[in-house]
Amino acid sequence: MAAELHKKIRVILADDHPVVRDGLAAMVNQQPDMEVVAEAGDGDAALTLFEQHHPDVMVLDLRMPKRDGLAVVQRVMEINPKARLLIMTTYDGDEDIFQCLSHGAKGYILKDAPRPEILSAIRAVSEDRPYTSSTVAAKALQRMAKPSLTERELDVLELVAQGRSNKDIARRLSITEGTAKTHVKSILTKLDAISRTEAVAVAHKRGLIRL
Amino acid sequence: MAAELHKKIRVILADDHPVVRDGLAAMVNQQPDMEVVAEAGDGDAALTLFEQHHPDVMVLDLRMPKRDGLAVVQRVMEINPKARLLIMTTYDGDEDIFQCLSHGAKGYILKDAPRPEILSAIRAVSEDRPYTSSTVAAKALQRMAKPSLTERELDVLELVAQGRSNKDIARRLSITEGTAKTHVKSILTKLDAISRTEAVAVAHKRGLIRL
DNA sequence: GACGGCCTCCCCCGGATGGGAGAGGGGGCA
DNA sequence: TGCCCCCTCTCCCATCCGGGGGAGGCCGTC
Repeated sequence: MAAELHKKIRVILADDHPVVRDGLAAMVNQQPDMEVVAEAGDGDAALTLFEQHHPDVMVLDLRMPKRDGLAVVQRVMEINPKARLLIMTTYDGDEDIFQCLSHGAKGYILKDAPRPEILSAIRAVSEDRPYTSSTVAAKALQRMAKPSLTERELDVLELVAQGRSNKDIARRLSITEGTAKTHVKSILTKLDAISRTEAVAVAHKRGLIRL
Repeated sequence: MAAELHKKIRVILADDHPVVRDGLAAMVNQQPDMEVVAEAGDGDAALTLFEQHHPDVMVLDLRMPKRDGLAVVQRVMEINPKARLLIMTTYDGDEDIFQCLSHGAKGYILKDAPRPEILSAIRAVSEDRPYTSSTVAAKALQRMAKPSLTERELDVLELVAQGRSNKDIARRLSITEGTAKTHVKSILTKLDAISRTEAVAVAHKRGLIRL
Protein backbone atom coordinates (compact mmCIF):
# COMPACT_ATOMS: atom_id res chain seq x y z
CA MET A 1 0.00 0.00 0.00
CA ALA A 2 3.02 2.25 0.47
CA ALA A 3 3.70 1.63 -3.19
CA GLU A 4 1.01 4.10 -4.24
CA LEU A 5 3.34 6.89 -5.24
CA HIS A 6 0.99 8.77 -7.47
CA LYS A 7 -0.27 11.08 -4.75
CA LYS A 8 0.78 12.18 -1.30
CA ILE A 9 -1.77 12.40 1.48
CA ARG A 10 -2.42 16.12 1.93
CA VAL A 11 -2.81 17.01 5.60
CA ILE A 12 -4.00 20.09 7.46
CA LEU A 13 -3.05 20.42 11.11
CA ALA A 14 -5.27 22.34 13.51
CA ASP A 15 -4.00 22.80 17.05
CA ASP A 16 -3.57 25.87 19.19
CA HIS A 17 -0.11 24.85 20.40
CA PRO A 18 2.64 25.88 17.98
CA VAL A 19 4.86 23.28 19.55
CA VAL A 20 2.44 20.49 18.83
CA ARG A 21 1.96 21.65 15.26
CA ASP A 22 5.72 21.68 14.77
CA GLY A 23 6.04 18.19 16.11
CA LEU A 24 3.26 16.83 13.96
CA ALA A 25 4.44 18.67 10.89
CA ALA A 26 7.98 17.34 11.26
CA MET A 27 6.65 13.83 11.75
CA VAL A 28 4.31 13.98 8.79
CA ASN A 29 6.72 15.64 6.40
CA GLN A 30 9.32 12.97 7.07
CA GLN A 31 6.95 10.40 5.61
CA PRO A 32 7.25 9.78 1.87
CA ASP A 33 3.52 9.37 1.45
CA MET A 34 2.17 12.45 3.18
CA GLU A 35 2.69 16.17 3.52
CA VAL A 36 1.35 19.08 5.53
CA VAL A 37 -0.34 21.64 3.30
CA ALA A 38 -1.50 24.04 5.99
CA GLU A 39 -1.56 24.68 9.73
CA ALA A 40 -4.25 26.37 11.81
CA GLY A 41 -4.03 27.73 15.35
CA ASP A 42 -7.75 28.03 15.99
CA GLY A 43 -11.08 26.71 14.83
CA ASP A 44 -11.91 29.54 12.46
CA ALA A 45 -8.60 29.27 10.69
CA ALA A 46 -9.10 25.53 10.39
CA LEU A 47 -12.38 26.07 8.57
CA THR A 48 -10.95 28.69 6.24
CA LEU A 49 -7.95 26.56 5.39
CA PHE A 50 -10.10 23.50 4.89
CA GLU A 51 -12.15 25.29 2.26
CA GLN A 52 -9.03 26.63 0.57
CA HIS A 53 -7.07 23.41 0.41
CA HIS A 54 -9.58 20.56 0.55
CA PRO A 55 -7.06 18.29 2.26
CA ASP A 56 -7.23 14.50 2.32
CA VAL A 57 -7.11 14.57 6.09
CA MET A 58 -7.53 17.28 8.69
CA VAL A 59 -6.10 16.62 12.13
CA LEU A 60 -8.17 18.50 14.70
CA ASP A 61 -7.48 19.36 18.32
CA LEU A 62 -10.70 19.21 20.35
CA ARG A 63 -9.87 22.22 22.48
CA MET A 64 -9.20 25.30 20.43
CA PRO A 65 -9.84 29.01 20.70
CA LYS A 66 -12.68 30.67 18.81
CA ARG A 67 -14.32 27.45 17.70
CA ASP A 68 -13.71 24.11 19.32
CA GLY A 69 -13.15 20.82 17.57
CA LEU A 70 -16.78 19.75 17.75
CA ALA A 71 -17.99 22.95 16.12
CA VAL A 72 -15.41 22.57 13.37
CA VAL A 73 -16.50 18.99 12.76
CA GLN A 74 -20.13 20.03 12.43
CA ARG A 75 -19.35 22.86 10.04
CA VAL A 76 -16.96 20.84 7.92
CA MET A 77 -19.46 18.03 7.52
CA GLU A 78 -21.99 20.57 6.31
CA ILE A 79 -19.54 21.78 3.70
CA ASN A 80 -18.33 18.37 2.68
CA PRO A 81 -19.87 15.25 4.19
CA LYS A 82 -17.04 13.17 2.76
CA ALA A 83 -14.35 15.09 4.62
CA ARG A 84 -11.91 12.97 6.57
CA LEU A 85 -11.28 14.26 10.04
CA LEU A 86 -8.98 12.88 12.69
CA ILE A 87 -9.70 14.16 16.18
CA MET A 88 -6.71 14.53 18.46
CA THR A 89 -6.85 15.47 22.08
CA THR A 90 -5.03 15.25 25.34
CA TYR A 91 -7.62 13.81 27.59
CA ASP A 92 -9.26 10.47 27.00
CA GLY A 93 -12.25 11.03 29.26
CA ASP A 94 -13.76 13.54 26.98
CA GLU A 95 -17.41 13.21 26.18
CA ASP A 96 -17.07 15.36 23.08
CA ILE A 97 -15.23 12.68 21.20
CA PHE A 98 -18.43 10.69 20.90
CA GLN A 99 -20.19 13.74 19.60
CA CYS A 100 -17.42 14.23 17.06
CA LEU A 101 -17.47 10.64 15.93
CA SER A 102 -21.24 10.63 15.62
CA HIS A 103 -21.07 13.86 13.64
CA GLY A 104 -18.83 12.23 11.12
CA ALA A 105 -15.23 12.42 12.32
CA LYS A 106 -13.43 9.37 11.04
CA GLY A 107 -10.94 8.83 13.81
CA TYR A 108 -9.81 9.75 17.26
CA ILE A 109 -6.37 9.59 18.80
CA LEU A 110 -4.64 10.76 21.96
CA LYS A 111 -1.85 13.30 21.88
CA ASP A 112 0.40 11.12 23.93
CA ALA A 113 0.19 8.31 21.41
CA PRO A 114 3.51 7.07 20.03
CA ARG A 115 4.56 8.37 16.62
CA PRO A 116 3.78 5.23 14.60
CA GLU A 117 0.25 5.12 15.94
CA ILE A 118 -0.38 8.72 14.97
CA LEU A 119 0.92 8.14 11.47
CA SER A 120 -1.10 4.99 10.95
CA ALA A 121 -4.18 6.82 12.20
CA ILE A 122 -3.64 9.49 9.55
CA ARG A 123 -3.19 6.83 6.87
CA ALA A 124 -6.29 4.97 7.98
CA VAL A 125 -8.44 8.08 7.94
CA SER A 126 -7.04 9.16 4.58
CA GLU A 127 -8.32 5.89 3.14
CA ASP A 128 -11.69 6.54 4.71
CA ARG A 129 -11.17 3.78 7.23
CA PRO A 130 -12.21 4.64 10.79
CA TYR A 131 -9.48 4.75 13.38
CA THR A 132 -10.15 4.72 17.09
CA SER A 133 -7.63 4.07 19.81
CA SER A 134 -8.47 1.05 21.90
CA THR A 135 -9.01 2.98 25.13
CA VAL A 136 -11.68 5.06 23.44
CA ALA A 137 -13.36 2.03 21.97
CA ALA A 138 -13.55 0.53 25.43
CA LYS A 139 -15.05 3.68 26.87
CA ALA A 140 -17.60 3.81 24.11
CA LEU A 141 -18.87 0.40 25.16
CA GLN A 142 -19.06 1.43 28.82
CA ARG A 143 -20.90 4.53 27.82
CA MET A 144 -23.50 2.65 25.86
CA ALA A 145 -24.47 0.70 28.95
CA LYS A 146 -24.98 3.79 31.08
CA PRO A 147 -28.00 6.04 30.83
CA SER A 148 -27.23 9.38 29.24
CA LEU A 149 -28.40 12.72 30.53
CA THR A 150 -31.06 14.69 28.71
CA GLU A 151 -30.42 18.19 27.40
CA ARG A 152 -32.22 19.74 30.31
CA GLU A 153 -30.33 17.66 32.79
CA LEU A 154 -27.06 18.80 31.24
CA ASP A 155 -28.23 22.39 31.65
CA VAL A 156 -28.89 21.74 35.31
CA LEU A 157 -25.68 19.78 35.75
CA GLU A 158 -23.65 22.66 34.44
CA LEU A 159 -25.17 24.99 37.01
CA VAL A 160 -24.75 22.42 39.76
CA ALA A 161 -21.08 22.19 38.83
CA GLN A 162 -20.82 25.95 39.23
CA GLY A 163 -21.98 25.53 42.80
CA ARG A 164 -25.46 26.96 42.34
CA SER A 165 -28.23 26.03 44.76
CA ASN A 166 -31.48 24.49 43.57
CA LYS A 167 -33.20 27.82 44.09
CA ASP A 168 -30.58 29.62 42.05
CA ILE A 169 -30.74 27.02 39.31
CA ALA A 170 -34.51 27.38 39.19
CA ARG A 171 -34.22 31.13 38.83
CA ARG A 172 -31.68 30.92 36.02
CA LEU A 173 -33.63 28.33 34.07
CA SER A 174 -37.00 29.97 34.78
CA ILE A 175 -38.49 26.89 36.37
CA THR A 176 -39.67 26.20 39.90
CA GLU A 177 -37.32 25.01 42.59
CA GLY A 178 -39.26 21.77 42.71
CA THR A 179 -38.53 21.10 39.06
CA ALA A 180 -34.88 21.89 39.55
CA LYS A 181 -34.82 19.38 42.37
CA THR A 182 -36.47 16.80 40.15
CA HIS A 183 -33.76 17.26 37.54
CA VAL A 184 -31.05 17.06 40.16
CA LYS A 185 -32.52 13.88 41.57
CA SER A 186 -32.63 12.40 38.10
CA ILE A 187 -29.00 13.36 37.55
CA LEU A 188 -27.99 11.75 40.83
CA THR A 189 -29.74 8.55 39.87
CA LYS A 190 -28.25 8.38 36.40
CA LEU A 191 -24.74 9.18 37.56
CA ASP A 192 -25.11 6.85 40.53
CA ALA A 193 -24.16 9.60 42.95
CA ILE A 194 -25.34 10.29 46.48
CA SER A 195 -24.80 14.05 46.56
CA ARG A 196 -24.62 16.83 44.01
CA THR A 197 -20.95 17.25 44.73
CA GLU A 198 -20.32 13.60 43.93
CA ALA A 199 -22.37 14.02 40.78
CA VAL A 200 -20.08 16.84 39.73
CA ALA A 201 -17.04 14.66 40.40
CA VAL A 202 -18.48 11.84 38.31
CA ALA A 203 -19.44 14.26 35.56
CA HIS A 204 -15.92 15.61 35.48
CA LYS A 205 -14.50 12.13 35.28
CA ARG A 206 -16.77 11.27 32.38
CA GLY A 207 -16.12 14.53 30.62
CA LEU A 208 -19.76 15.57 30.73
CA ILE A 209 -18.70 19.05 31.75
CA ARG A 210 -15.58 21.15 31.39
CA LEU A 211 -13.89 24.16 32.86
CA MET B 1 24.70 37.95 23.29
CA ALA B 2 24.19 35.61 20.34
CA ALA B 3 27.87 36.10 19.66
CA GLU B 4 28.89 33.75 22.43
CA LEU B 5 29.80 30.84 20.23
CA HIS B 6 32.04 29.01 22.63
CA LYS B 7 29.26 26.83 24.00
CA LYS B 8 25.77 25.83 23.04
CA ILE B 9 23.02 25.73 25.62
CA ARG B 10 22.50 22.06 26.37
CA VAL B 11 18.81 21.26 26.84
CA ILE B 12 16.90 18.25 28.13
CA LEU B 13 13.23 17.98 27.23
CA ALA B 14 10.81 16.17 29.54
CA ASP B 15 7.27 15.75 28.33
CA ASP B 16 5.04 12.73 28.00
CA HIS B 17 3.79 13.67 24.53
CA PRO B 18 6.14 12.51 21.79
CA VAL B 19 4.61 15.11 19.51
CA VAL B 20 5.44 17.94 21.86
CA ARG B 21 9.00 16.70 22.31
CA ASP B 22 9.42 16.57 18.56
CA GLY B 23 8.16 20.07 18.16
CA LEU B 24 10.38 21.47 20.88
CA ALA B 25 13.40 19.52 19.69
CA ALA B 26 13.00 20.76 16.15
CA MET B 27 12.62 24.31 17.39
CA VAL B 28 15.61 24.17 19.69
CA ASN B 29 17.92 22.39 17.29
CA GLN B 30 17.26 25.01 14.63
CA GLN B 31 18.81 27.60 16.90
CA PRO B 32 22.55 28.14 16.54
CA ASP B 33 23.05 28.63 20.27
CA MET B 34 21.26 25.62 21.71
CA GLU B 35 20.83 21.90 21.28
CA VAL B 36 18.77 19.07 22.74
CA VAL B 37 20.99 16.51 24.45
CA ALA B 38 18.25 14.19 25.72
CA GLU B 39 14.50 13.66 25.84
CA ALA B 40 12.41 12.08 28.59
CA GLY B 41 8.84 10.81 28.45
CA ASP B 42 8.25 10.61 32.20
CA GLY B 43 9.50 12.00 35.48
CA ASP B 44 11.80 9.14 36.36
CA ALA B 45 13.52 9.27 32.99
CA ALA B 46 13.91 13.02 33.40
CA LEU B 47 15.78 12.53 36.67
CA THR B 48 18.02 9.82 35.29
CA LEU B 49 18.89 11.84 32.22
CA PHE B 50 19.48 14.94 34.28
CA GLU B 51 22.10 13.15 36.34
CA GLN B 52 23.72 11.69 33.24
CA HIS B 53 23.92 14.85 31.20
CA HIS B 54 23.87 17.77 33.63
CA PRO B 55 22.19 20.02 31.08
CA ASP B 56 22.21 23.80 31.16
CA VAL B 57 18.42 23.82 31.09
CA MET B 58 15.79 21.17 31.60
CA VAL B 59 12.33 21.89 30.19
CA LEU B 60 9.74 20.11 32.34
CA ASP B 61 6.11 19.33 31.73
CA LEU B 62 4.11 19.60 34.95
CA ARG B 63 1.91 16.61 34.22
CA MET B 64 3.89 13.49 33.61
CA PRO B 65 3.56 9.79 34.35
CA LYS B 66 5.45 8.17 37.22
CA ARG B 67 6.63 11.40 38.77
CA ASP B 68 5.08 14.76 38.08
CA GLY B 69 6.89 17.99 37.42
CA LEU B 70 6.79 19.17 41.02
CA ALA B 71 8.37 15.97 42.30
CA VAL B 72 11.09 16.21 39.67
CA VAL B 73 11.81 19.81 40.66
CA GLN B 74 12.16 18.87 44.31
CA ARG B 75 14.47 15.95 43.58
CA VAL B 76 16.61 17.85 41.10
CA MET B 77 17.10 20.72 43.52
CA GLU B 78 18.29 18.23 46.11
CA ILE B 79 20.82 16.89 43.65
CA ASN B 80 21.91 20.26 42.35
CA PRO B 81 20.49 23.45 43.83
CA LYS B 82 21.93 25.40 40.93
CA ALA B 83 19.99 23.45 38.32
CA ARG B 84 18.05 25.54 35.84
CA LEU B 85 14.54 24.31 35.28
CA LEU B 86 11.89 25.70 32.99
CA ILE B 87 8.38 24.52 33.77
CA MET B 88 6.05 24.13 30.84
CA THR B 89 2.41 23.28 31.06
CA THR B 90 -0.87 23.53 29.26
CA TYR B 91 -3.06 25.13 31.84
CA ASP B 92 -2.38 28.49 33.38
CA GLY B 93 -4.60 28.06 36.40
CA ASP B 94 -2.34 25.55 37.95
CA GLU B 95 -1.49 25.95 41.59
CA ASP B 96 1.56 23.72 41.26
CA ILE B 97 3.47 26.30 39.34
CA PHE B 98 3.86 28.36 42.48
CA GLN B 99 5.11 25.32 44.30
CA CYS B 100 7.60 24.69 41.52
CA LEU B 101 8.81 28.25 41.45
CA SER B 102 9.18 28.36 45.21
CA HIS B 103 11.08 25.08 45.10
CA GLY B 104 13.62 26.60 42.79
CA ALA B 105 12.35 26.34 39.23
CA LYS B 106 13.68 29.31 37.31
CA GLY B 107 10.89 29.84 34.85
CA TYR B 108 7.41 28.99 33.80
CA ILE B 109 5.82 29.07 30.37
CA LEU B 110 2.61 27.93 28.71
CA LYS B 111 2.60 25.31 26.00
CA ASP B 112 0.57 27.48 23.70
CA ALA B 113 3.15 30.23 23.81
CA PRO B 114 4.51 31.34 20.44
CA ARG B 115 7.87 29.95 19.37
CA PRO B 116 9.97 33.06 20.04
CA GLU B 117 8.69 33.28 23.59
CA ILE B 118 9.60 29.69 24.31
CA LEU B 119 13.08 30.17 22.94
CA SER B 120 13.71 33.35 24.88
CA ALA B 121 12.47 31.63 28.02
CA ILE B 122 15.05 28.89 27.53
CA ARG B 123 17.76 31.47 26.95
CA ALA B 124 16.78 33.44 30.03
CA VAL B 125 16.76 30.40 32.27
CA SER B 126 20.07 29.20 30.85
CA GLU B 127 21.60 32.46 32.03
CA ASP B 128 20.05 31.93 35.44
CA ARG B 129 17.59 34.73 34.87
CA PRO B 130 14.02 33.99 35.97
CA TYR B 131 11.38 33.86 33.27
CA THR B 132 7.70 34.01 33.99
CA SER B 133 4.95 34.67 31.51
CA SER B 134 2.94 37.74 32.30
CA THR B 135 -0.32 35.92 32.93
CA VAL B 136 1.34 33.87 35.62
CA ALA B 137 2.91 36.89 37.21
CA ALA B 138 -0.51 38.49 37.41
CA LYS B 139 -2.00 35.41 39.01
CA ALA B 140 0.78 35.30 41.54
CA LEU B 141 -0.16 38.78 42.72
CA GLN B 142 -3.83 37.85 42.99
CA ARG B 143 -2.88 34.78 44.90
CA MET B 144 -0.87 36.71 47.43
CA ALA B 145 -3.91 38.75 48.35
CA LYS B 146 -6.15 35.77 48.96
CA PRO B 147 -5.94 33.58 52.02
CA SER B 148 -4.38 30.23 51.31
CA LEU B 149 -5.67 26.93 52.57
CA THR B 150 -3.80 24.96 55.20
CA GLU B 151 -2.53 21.45 54.56
CA ARG B 152 -5.40 19.95 56.46
CA GLU B 153 -7.91 22.03 54.62
CA LEU B 154 -6.48 20.82 51.34
CA ASP B 155 -6.87 17.24 52.55
CA VAL B 156 -10.50 17.95 53.30
CA LEU B 157 -11.02 19.87 50.08
CA GLU B 158 -9.79 16.94 48.04
CA LEU B 159 -12.34 14.65 49.67
CA VAL B 160 -15.07 17.23 49.29
CA ALA B 161 -14.25 17.41 45.59
CA GLN B 162 -14.67 13.66 45.37
CA GLY B 163 -18.20 14.10 46.62
CA ARG B 164 -17.67 12.73 50.11
CA SER B 165 -20.00 13.69 52.96
CA ASN B 166 -18.73 15.27 56.15
CA LYS B 167 -19.20 11.97 57.92
CA ASP B 168 -17.24 10.13 55.28
CA ILE B 169 -14.48 12.71 55.32
CA ALA B 170 -14.26 12.42 59.10
CA ARG B 171 -13.93 8.65 58.86
CA ARG B 172 -11.21 8.81 56.25
CA LEU B 173 -9.20 11.42 58.11
CA SER B 174 -9.81 9.84 61.52
CA ILE B 175 -11.35 12.96 63.00
CA THR B 176 -14.84 13.69 64.26
CA GLU B 177 -17.57 14.85 61.96
CA GLY B 178 -17.63 18.14 63.85
CA THR B 179 -14.01 18.77 63.01
CA ALA B 180 -14.58 17.92 59.40
CA LYS B 181 -17.40 20.45 59.38
CA THR B 182 -15.12 23.03 60.92
CA HIS B 183 -12.58 22.53 58.16
CA VAL B 184 -15.25 22.68 55.48
CA LYS B 185 -16.61 25.89 56.96
CA SER B 186 -13.13 27.36 56.97
CA ILE B 187 -12.68 26.35 53.35
CA LEU B 188 -15.96 27.98 52.40
CA THR B 189 -14.93 31.20 54.09
CA LYS B 190 -11.51 31.31 52.50
CA LEU B 191 -12.76 30.47 49.03
CA ASP B 192 -15.69 32.83 49.44
CA ALA B 193 -18.17 30.09 48.60
CA ILE B 194 -21.66 29.44 49.90
CA SER B 195 -21.79 25.70 49.40
CA ARG B 196 -19.27 22.89 49.21
CA THR B 197 -20.09 22.43 45.54
CA GLU B 198 -19.27 26.05 44.84
CA ALA B 199 -16.07 25.63 46.82
CA VAL B 200 -15.11 22.77 44.54
CA ALA B 201 -15.84 24.91 41.50
CA VAL B 202 -13.67 27.73 42.84
CA ALA B 203 -10.93 25.29 43.77
CA HIS B 204 -10.95 23.89 40.27
CA LYS B 205 -10.74 27.35 38.80
CA ARG B 206 -7.78 28.20 40.99
CA GLY B 207 -6.06 24.91 40.33
CA LEU B 208 -6.11 23.94 43.99
CA ILE B 209 -7.21 20.46 43.02
CA ARG B 210 -6.99 18.29 39.92
CA LEU B 211 -8.61 15.30 38.31
C1' DG C 1 -54.84 5.46 19.52
C1' DA C 2 -51.49 3.76 22.88
C1' DC C 3 -47.11 3.88 24.60
C1' DG C 4 -42.96 5.97 26.35
C1' DG C 5 -39.67 9.68 27.18
C1' DC C 6 -39.09 14.33 28.62
C1' DC C 7 -40.21 18.46 31.11
C1' DT C 8 -42.84 20.47 34.35
C1' DC C 9 -44.95 20.76 38.88
C1' DC C 10 -46.54 18.94 43.58
C1' DC C 11 -46.36 16.49 48.34
C1' DC C 12 -43.79 14.78 52.81
C1' DC C 13 -39.76 14.10 55.69
C1' DG C 14 -35.32 12.86 57.78
C1' DG C 15 -30.73 13.78 57.51
C1' DA C 16 -26.96 16.65 55.77
C1' DT C 17 -25.21 21.09 55.39
C1' DG C 18 -23.78 25.88 56.59
C1' DG C 19 -23.54 29.88 59.93
C1' DG C 20 -22.26 31.47 64.39
C1' DA C 21 -19.58 31.20 68.45
C1' DG C 22 -16.55 29.13 71.74
C1' DA C 23 -12.58 26.56 73.61
C1' DG C 24 -8.45 23.62 74.63
C1' DG C 25 -3.80 21.88 73.22
C1' DG C 26 0.39 22.09 70.52
C1' DG C 27 3.98 24.31 67.93
C1' DG C 28 6.49 28.19 66.09
C1' DC C 29 8.21 32.72 66.72
C1' DA C 30 9.50 37.07 68.96
C1' DT D 1 7.23 34.08 78.35
C1' DG D 2 3.42 35.44 75.51
C1' DC D 3 1.27 35.54 71.10
C1' DC D 4 -0.69 33.49 67.07
C1' DC D 5 -1.89 29.88 63.98
C1' DC D 6 -3.39 25.34 63.25
C1' DC D 7 -5.94 21.32 64.47
C1' DT D 8 -9.16 19.49 67.21
C1' DC D 9 -13.73 19.23 69.33
C1' DT D 10 -18.37 21.06 71.06
C1' DC D 11 -23.28 23.11 70.95
C1' DC D 12 -27.29 25.38 68.64
C1' DC D 13 -30.23 26.14 64.78
C1' DA D 14 -32.18 27.56 60.27
C1' DT D 15 -31.91 25.96 55.88
C1' DC D 16 -30.82 23.00 52.09
C1' DC D 17 -30.63 18.68 50.14
C1' DG D 18 -31.87 14.00 48.72
C1' DG D 19 -35.24 9.98 48.70
C1' DG D 20 -39.88 8.52 48.20
C1' DG D 21 -43.76 9.07 45.96
C1' DG D 22 -47.40 11.01 42.23
C1' DA D 23 -49.19 13.58 38.17
C1' DG D 24 -50.30 16.38 33.97
C1' DG D 25 -48.91 18.01 29.27
C1' DC D 26 -46.24 17.66 25.19
C1' DC D 27 -43.90 15.18 22.00
C1' DG D 28 -42.42 11.66 19.24
C1' DT D 29 -42.84 6.46 17.59
C1' DC D 30 -45.18 2.24 16.90
